[in-house]
Amino acid sequence: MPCPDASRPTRAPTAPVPVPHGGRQRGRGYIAHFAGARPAGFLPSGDPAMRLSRLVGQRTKDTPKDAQNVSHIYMMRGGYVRPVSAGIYSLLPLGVRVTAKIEAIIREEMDRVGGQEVLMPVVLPQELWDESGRSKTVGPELLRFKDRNDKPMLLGMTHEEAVVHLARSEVSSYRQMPFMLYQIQTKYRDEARPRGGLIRVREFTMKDAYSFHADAEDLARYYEQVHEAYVRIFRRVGLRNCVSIQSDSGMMGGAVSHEFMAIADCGEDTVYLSPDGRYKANKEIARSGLKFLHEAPLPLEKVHTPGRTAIEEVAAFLGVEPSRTGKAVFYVDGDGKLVFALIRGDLEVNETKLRNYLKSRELKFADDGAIRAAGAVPGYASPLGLDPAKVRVIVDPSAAESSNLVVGANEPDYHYRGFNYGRDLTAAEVVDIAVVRPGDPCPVTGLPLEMCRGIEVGNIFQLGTKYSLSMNCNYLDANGKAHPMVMGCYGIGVGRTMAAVVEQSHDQYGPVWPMSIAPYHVHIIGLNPRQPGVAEAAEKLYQELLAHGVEALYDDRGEKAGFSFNDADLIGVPLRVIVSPKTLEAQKVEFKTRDGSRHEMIDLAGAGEFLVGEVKAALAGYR
RNA sequence: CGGGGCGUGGCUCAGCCUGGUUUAGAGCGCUUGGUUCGGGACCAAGAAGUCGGAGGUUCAAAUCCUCUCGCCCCGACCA
Repeated sequence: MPCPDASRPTRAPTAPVPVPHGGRQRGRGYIAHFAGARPAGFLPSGDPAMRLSRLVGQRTKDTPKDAQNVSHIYMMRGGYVRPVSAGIYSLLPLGVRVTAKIEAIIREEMDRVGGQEVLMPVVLPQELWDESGRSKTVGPELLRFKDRNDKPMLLGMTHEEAVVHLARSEVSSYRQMPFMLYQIQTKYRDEARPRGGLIRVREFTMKDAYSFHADAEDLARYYEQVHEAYVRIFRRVGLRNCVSIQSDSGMMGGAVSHEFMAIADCGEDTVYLSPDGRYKANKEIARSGLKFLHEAPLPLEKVHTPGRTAIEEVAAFLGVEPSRTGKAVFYVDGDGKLVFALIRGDLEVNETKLRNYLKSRELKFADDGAIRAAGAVPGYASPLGLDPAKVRVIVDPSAAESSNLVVGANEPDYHYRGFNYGRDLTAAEVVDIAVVRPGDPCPVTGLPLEMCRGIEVGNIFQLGTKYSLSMNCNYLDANGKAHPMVMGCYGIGVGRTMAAVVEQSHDQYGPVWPMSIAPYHVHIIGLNPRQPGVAEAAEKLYQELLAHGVEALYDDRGEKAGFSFNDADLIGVPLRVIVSPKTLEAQKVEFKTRDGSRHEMIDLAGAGEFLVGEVKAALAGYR
């Protein structure tokens, strides 16, 4: 078809056939481009593809200064997202297409394990959170406000209360159990510090699911099914390196929980992995299989250590390794009570472990005044001679099971040699509170643990009856007796998942999308479209792909080759076709994969069919 | 919340230390015309900024001072 206006070859040469609204996919419909006059008040839709000349969302050559990590840089530069405020982003058309595909995969897998999609409000009355008690326990990350009638409201950061509100009024019989409800909804958390681009934001889209069971056994069974669904989801969205690890269930309550971690350097979490994959744990709860030195106990002996307070100084002064000493660390818990922690000198206290053991929300280093008040001497504090009424003593196994340690003497400038737990101190709680170090032996396999960083893209919890008890969410059993429903909850961060995929799949030019969530399947570039035949051939291929349901992005701008190629790299569509005078001369088009694995000339005549086949084959790999 | 950094056209930045040759610049992007045309071309002409905001010092403030707001990074917190 001839170009209608030869002086403006970069305009799309043909108008699409307007298609009325209808047949919209669940969730979101796309509005197609316009390349010509359209009837007033009429938005054509139904075209799954796009001409690049019409696409809103400019690529940029410069890296925005606020972008630090790879995913953030490419999502900004590629025209996927734009910042609005700290930790708050708009999604541009490309970003919407990617997240919509991630959501579609999540829906399929949630439906597959019997989930029923619902949609709960973002704005919730505070009274619901008063019922569960969380309006008191959750801090300022919960955004609260009042409506015009002065009624306290809040923005949902998670929806346990809302879903329980739903469940307790809709379901009352054991015959209706179990069931699972899920939604894909905006969440708001007023983070103290949003960071990492799309990794930690204040407003985000999350799939959150809640299952309800008659008993814990049923929950445990179902939990395994959801775990499998999660493994499928993260494989299907194209995360190559995503592990499920044991995690700290923290303040969510409940016993069993897993986090799904996309391994990436910019991740906020530290993960320990056994090389054979048999042990995987978050740093917050990771254990090590360290062996401790047992010897014949030596007598307790006071030694002069003038001015030596730090472990390194004491050890050097006495000519022993730091691992032959005991380190004293004082904390103050949330109730202001003093806690004394004793750990082997070369190890650190894991405050999350300690906090969990103490069931204390807060834990701070004690200042010298508080230490003295308990009868201890800062710098020379000792497990010996502490007043049990004033301080709670926690001993890590590394200190409890090691023989003949050097510890403080509770007297300025003096330490003890030959401290042995069980002989010199008995009345203490022995609990693992140690930070694991990379290379420490795995508690399961004994192999050296590897440490890496992970992005938490999903988590699953066996919640139990925490919310059903407090919010009175019961069912009647066969005998007409009421029981609290036993709950599980399951989250996935959609935007985080998109960012994590980019972190794991990119090169120096831009993202390399997996076919399953790529914004488009095929990127067609018409080079020198003013030359005879090029625009026509590219347009024909474009229409042919559309007719076969392939989502094609058509670069019809007639930009210089390098410019177009760089844009294509930055967008990251997995398959690329180049139509140019050169290729047409040989009745060919050029085919290239974004990952660089393939690059070949294919016949123009069969190009459409070829590409349809390639897309189908690639998609099949993500089913 | 503690520490650090940064706010100058849509984007990246220079100018600030040492106030006045600055009617506030450059590159990218954008508009118009022309030449180019396979890895971010070139020429010419243009549009676009109350220099984050308020107050102060001064004959004179993007520049110095005070306050304030916003954004980014490290930490704390959170998941």
